[in-house]
Amino acid sequence: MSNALSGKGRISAEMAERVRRRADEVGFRPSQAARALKTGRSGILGFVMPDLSNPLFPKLAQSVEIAATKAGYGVLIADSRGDVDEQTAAIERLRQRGVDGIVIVPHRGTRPKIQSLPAAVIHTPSDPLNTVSSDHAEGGRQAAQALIDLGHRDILILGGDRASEVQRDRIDGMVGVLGPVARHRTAWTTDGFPDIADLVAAGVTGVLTTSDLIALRVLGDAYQAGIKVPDDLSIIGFDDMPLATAVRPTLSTVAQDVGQIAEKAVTHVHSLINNEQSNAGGMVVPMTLTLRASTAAARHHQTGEPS
Amino acid sequence: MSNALSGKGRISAEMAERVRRRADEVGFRPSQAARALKTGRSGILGFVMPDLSNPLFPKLAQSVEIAATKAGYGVLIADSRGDVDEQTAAIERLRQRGVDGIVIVPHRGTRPKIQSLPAAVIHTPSDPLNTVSSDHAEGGRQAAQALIDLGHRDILILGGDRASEVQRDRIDGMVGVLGPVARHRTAWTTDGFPDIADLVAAGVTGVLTTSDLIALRVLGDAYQAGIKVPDDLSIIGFDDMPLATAVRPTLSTVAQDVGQIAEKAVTHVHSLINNEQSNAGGMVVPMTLTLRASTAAARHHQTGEPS
DNA sequence: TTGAAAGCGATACCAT
DNA sequence: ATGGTATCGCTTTCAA
Repeated sequence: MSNALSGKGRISAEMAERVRRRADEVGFRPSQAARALKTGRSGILGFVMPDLSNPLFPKLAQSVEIAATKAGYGVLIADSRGDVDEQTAAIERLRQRGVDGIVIVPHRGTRPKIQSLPAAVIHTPSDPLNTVSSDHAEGGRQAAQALIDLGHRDILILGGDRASEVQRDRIDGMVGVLGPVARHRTAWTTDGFPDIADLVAAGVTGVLTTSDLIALRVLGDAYQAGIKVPDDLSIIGFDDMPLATAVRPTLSTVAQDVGQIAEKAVTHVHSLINNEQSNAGGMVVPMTLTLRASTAAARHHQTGEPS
Repeated sequence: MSNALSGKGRISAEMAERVRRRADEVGFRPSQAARALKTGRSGILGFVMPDLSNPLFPKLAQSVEIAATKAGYGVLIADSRGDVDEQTAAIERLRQRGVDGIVIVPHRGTRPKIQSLPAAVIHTPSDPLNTVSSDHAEGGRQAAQALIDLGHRDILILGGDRASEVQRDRIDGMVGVLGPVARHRTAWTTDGFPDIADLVAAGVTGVLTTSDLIALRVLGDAYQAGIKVPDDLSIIGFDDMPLATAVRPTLSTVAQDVGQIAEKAVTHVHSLINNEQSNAGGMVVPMTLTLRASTAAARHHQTGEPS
């Protein structure tokens, strides 16, 4: 039988070679469909995410695809377009298509029902369902500590969406560091953008955002108000989106190691599929702060007490 | 005979209903694998693109997924990561996985071998293999005409990659409009970024780029050189990336109708799969110019002759 | 070690 | 209109 050419089974080297050559001659293409039917494995993983057009996800999707390909899987994408019902529907569609497992980035504030499908959840350590994710709180701490080290003592924290657990964790990390040593306030862009000029006039010298897109907006507002970055105001973003190095000044940012996250997620699902021990219960991947031109030492360095 | 519930075949309404109810009871899930084996159709489309992390593609991938889902297909992604060999390999992997057809955005300067697989090529009208795409030259014309209408007569065209046919077509469109009526020069960022301050000093009042990312960079350079946008310099980008509305001033840009492109591409592949007449031989989708805050009337409006 | 044959679960055709 | 059954192409088990 020609399947012995697939490596396993007991077969003579000679026979194997003969079969292999003949297969090449005829241009033999094993049918995935038939294999899937017989083995009950499609060799396909689903990747569910809230919104591919959000600049955060493409790199992750790309990494998942790379990791999956390396592990011998194909990747079926399912974009839930920010809609929770669509997320449920997407998972169901993937199941119907017979995926062997899924990698999912849950819609903010959501606990998707996976129902006995091997799955890896990429979210945030504070989510009990989390399989693997960046240490968002630690990332927030790094960003905050960087501003502290540069002498900033009056800082604006700017989040994009209160409902996002990832963003809340980042901000919790920031607040944890700033709390004892610096004045700080938190605002959410869903409540409207705060007036940067006013804040700077009131003494703010640093802005921590939960996204490069928000940081870019702050940069622009500062520019229009005649505030110099980084001289008068330091800004740090998150996720190292492509725009971070395209904008002037280049943006300091805290990046996720999406490659590692994707790798671990795929490995985990793969283990689940094969009923192996999943050594992975809430793996945490460190984030990396990259200081670029949008941050500098605070102009009026306060060496004294926190206010 | 449960398949008669799938709609076709001759069956009594009563029987159909009975089967349907029983199917629900048992929680019947048709096996895609078995169906695929029998019908020779996987119900899956492949989507091959050069680089998902390029901000241009996510929206397109998203649109393709939406269009495919609507047409009853799943989408298997294959990112060729800017590598031509990887592109070939990716297509081959998709074929092995038994996709019914593919939608492909070819790597710049490449004519991928599809080999008897139903396919839609999304590229540019100047590519003879093109199935559907934006009218990039017309987009370039729109951008150029907008600056002309605003009184600009000395314009810098800034491309990102000479090897990209899409970018060349956009620039050809720009040059076609500017040629007779304005002074203009073309530069490529692969040769290094031109010094915006020098150019403005030399009389340039407008910059046309082939990408929002490049436009963002120009905006930043101008800012650092103390050049006011749009007062001293107008800038227009391409593709309406998320950053376009996040930056200040917001970026004027020429957008693709990715939804329509994806829709047509999927429809075309679907027709090919069913051996229907493909009415689509080089469909062209118009682009849309959106004027935002990065463009304004030229300060020194030259009403005279082109130079 | 090799050959033969039984199924995986749908679909479609053919008798009834 | 309905029930029965051969078949898609591969994997796996069993016999030789």
